[in-house]
Amino acid sequence: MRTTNYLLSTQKEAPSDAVIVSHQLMLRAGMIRKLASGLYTWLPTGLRVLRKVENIVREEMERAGVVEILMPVVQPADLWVETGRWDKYGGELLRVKDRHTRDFVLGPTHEEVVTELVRKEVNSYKQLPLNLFQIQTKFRDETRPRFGVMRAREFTMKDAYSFHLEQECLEKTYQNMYAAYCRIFERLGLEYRPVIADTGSIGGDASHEFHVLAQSGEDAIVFSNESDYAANVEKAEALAPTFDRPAATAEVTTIDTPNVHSIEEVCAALNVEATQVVKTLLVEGSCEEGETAPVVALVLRGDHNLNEIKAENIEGIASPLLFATEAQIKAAANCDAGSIGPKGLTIRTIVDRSAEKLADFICGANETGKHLAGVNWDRDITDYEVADIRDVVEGDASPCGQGTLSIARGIEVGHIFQLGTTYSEAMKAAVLNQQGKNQTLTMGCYGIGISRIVAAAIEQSNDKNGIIWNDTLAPFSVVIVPMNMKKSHRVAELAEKYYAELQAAGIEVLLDDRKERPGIMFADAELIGMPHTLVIGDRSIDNGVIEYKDRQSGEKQEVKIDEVIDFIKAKLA
RNA sequence: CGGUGAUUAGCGCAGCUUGGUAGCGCACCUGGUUUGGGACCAGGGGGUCAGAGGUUCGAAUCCUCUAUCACCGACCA
Repeated sequence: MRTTNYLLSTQKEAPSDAVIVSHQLMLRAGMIRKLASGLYTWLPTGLRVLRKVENIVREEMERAGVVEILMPVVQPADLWVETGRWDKYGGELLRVKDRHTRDFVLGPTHEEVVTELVRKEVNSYKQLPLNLFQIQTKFRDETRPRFGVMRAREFTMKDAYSFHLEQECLEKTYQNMYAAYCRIFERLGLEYRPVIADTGSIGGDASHEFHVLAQSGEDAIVFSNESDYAANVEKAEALAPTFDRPAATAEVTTIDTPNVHSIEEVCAALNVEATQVVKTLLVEGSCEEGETAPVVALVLRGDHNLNEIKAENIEGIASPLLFATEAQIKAAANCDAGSIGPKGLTIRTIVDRSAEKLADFICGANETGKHLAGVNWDRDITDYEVADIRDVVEGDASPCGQGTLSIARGIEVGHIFQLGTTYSEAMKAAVLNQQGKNQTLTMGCYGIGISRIVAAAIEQSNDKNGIIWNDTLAPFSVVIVPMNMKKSHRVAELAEKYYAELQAAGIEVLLDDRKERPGIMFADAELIGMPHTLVIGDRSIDNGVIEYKDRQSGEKQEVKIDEVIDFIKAKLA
């Protein structure tokens, strides 16, 4: 490709609303342009990278025995009604009507469509197992699209769905896909971790997420320092402390704490550590439609955070989690939110395992502006349940029983599920088994965020000059930067010669044939992240060499004019 | 969906407090001088100041509403 035929579109400054580095660089390097919130056009440079990711994912899927299909974006509502998701999915599902006012959705995922396909096409256990994938556009009407293509409303995803007669077979395929995902992320050159995940709204039994490690990641993931245990913080169990609760020594006293609301304020006012304070959060309980929701108290140690997923999973608590309104708090505790405590509460009370080990602790008095000290479980509060409802913290014992946990941030780029029969049952997808009887299919599903990977890779590899691509993902492998080729025949001739020879060798090469000053060409090559640059100028031709620059290491070296093509081939090997 | 803030040329911004008919840098076009790290000189094009309404002799500026966008919280590849 010649730059003069290409749409380079680099910019010095990024729009002020781009807050993470990958978003800024994708805009500055001319990879994407925003059309509307969460909707992006892929410019040539971005598309070339996107296709690289796609191709690697496709190759590895095929190697793993998964078969490519392509399903429609627009899906009839009937199928979603059949699985119940027409009602359950909520605002993220974009619903549209056709000219006959029939309901359709823009597919946020394809379980319904693929199950519909398989229940029609597959009739016998002999056709199983079957694993189908597609690489296709998804639409999710996110409440808050952000970070460019990292969380867009329209995005490219690889989704695969497997069908089995038995759970055992599903587990085999699941392991196979797990391994394929590891190969994919290794080939992409990303630093990643598979972690145990919550199954969330898609449902099912077992699940792993694949995270690219990055400071800007939206998820917290935890690892054991002594085993290969790794999990999303949503899912990581906080084990019960192994020690016995100390005996009560203090009497309950009431302390005036005017204008004290948060735990930090309590600690500052009373000069105590957050670990000696208990915080009480009121949330809505679940209820039948039309009934008034009960209120449930969740009690945590002052330095711990509520894990909303764990809370939602407790029987009798509303899912999704809803915090109590001011009026509900007033009714249940007769005070402001800053002064709630478990002593004297008449509502259902669930205490975190760590909070339950405290003695002589401090908590709200259920009277605005007052706290209690010297409070003890069982002596002062008798009716409560104990559960794991907090986020694990750095240094907690690992749930696997080996080592302690540390925490890192990650970008979720892949997610695999064992779905079981959730969808196949709802949609009556069954085959005849060996006994000639109908048997409901068991399913797995496996996603990779293709467009998100592009952003995640940049997030993991950039410097002050721009993106740093590895050879696998780079939009071009080599860029030829001629010095003053409009004036120097020698330079122009050599640049054209290398351009032709590299192309003939099947190497993706960009010839920067613009009438620009060298500084601009260098800056653009670095911004776009070209891994290999050949600088051709009269000065070095006189010495029988041209200059080569490596983006990753920043090193320059001189290469003899006749050896350039072999040199580049060796670099790319 | 809640909270906060923004919207002036393709991008980054100033002007608004104190109303007088729009400006700077980058980018773009023309000519010239330059050419090994984002050049310089001269000239030029481009904005119904997000939209609608109001106040006023006069509104980018003051008031009201609407829209869009972003950021902070709950959902997901």
